[in-house]
Amino acid sequence: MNNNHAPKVERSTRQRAAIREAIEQAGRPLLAQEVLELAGLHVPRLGIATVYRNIKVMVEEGAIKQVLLPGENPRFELAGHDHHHHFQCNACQKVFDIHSCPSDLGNLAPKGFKVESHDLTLYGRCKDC
Amino acid sequence: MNNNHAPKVERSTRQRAAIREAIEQAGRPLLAQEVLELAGLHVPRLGIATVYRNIKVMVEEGAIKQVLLPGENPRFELAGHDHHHHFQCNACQKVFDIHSCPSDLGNLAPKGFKVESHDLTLYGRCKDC
DNA sequence: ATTGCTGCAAAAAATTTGCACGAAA
DNA sequence: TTTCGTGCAAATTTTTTGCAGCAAT
Repeated sequence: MNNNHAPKVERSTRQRAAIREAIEQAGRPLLAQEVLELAGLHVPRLGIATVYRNIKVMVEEGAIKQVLLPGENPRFELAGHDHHHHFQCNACQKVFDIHSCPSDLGNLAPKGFKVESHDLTLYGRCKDC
Repeated sequence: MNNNHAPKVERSTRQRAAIREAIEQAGRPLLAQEVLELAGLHVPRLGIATVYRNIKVMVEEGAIKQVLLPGENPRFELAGHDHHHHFQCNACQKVFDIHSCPSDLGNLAPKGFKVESHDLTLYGRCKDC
């Protein structure tokens, strides 16, 4: 018998390219809404559902990474950066990467708790505000 | 003329008491849904809208504090704890307070960025999992 | 010619709000 | 009795899903 389930091949569409480029060129994590606005400049009638569907595929591929900040909707940035954290400006709300990391976090938790990972967000004024 | 706008007085209702007690007795930050379930044990037909409305009032009074973790719905805990952080268990998803804090975070941000505050979440196994 | 991809609208999930009635003061 | 608080349902907001037609292969 032939179990040749053709491995699903991705097609290259204008919307997919525009969405990828928006995220690539932003240089900072973008909200789905921001991706729509930026990619929409190049693809009239681009729908938010298409943005979400493509973002999901790109996350699964490992091309982009979801950036979750406390109380914020998810943002998305290019993967490939190594372990890092984020800074959110209290004035413009934009989020920037921080490429350093405090080290001694494993011993902050009480006895019996095992720390496996961590997540740090800094807040303040970005260099433009 | 008399500008005596009577300062709005809060009434004490069964639902308000039950909601306050649920949060007081939990000992850890609770989701709105968890507050509903716990307080609902003492107040049949308690509605989720009442939970949200009372939570909002209690936050404005300063009685409780909103706890926001990345990618999670808001939780609520008693105020009065001083600056602290949180630990979320990767197994049971529950959130616990961490009463220690790394110090040297002010200099992690790039030049031109001023750090005013921070938010840290640790992940791992809680002592029961 | 297939069949994945898209736009649009409807569905979900979490939270907020409008309204009429019940209850605290 | 006055008016705040509650329950219920409808509205919002963000994200997901169903579906018919378009387009990439």
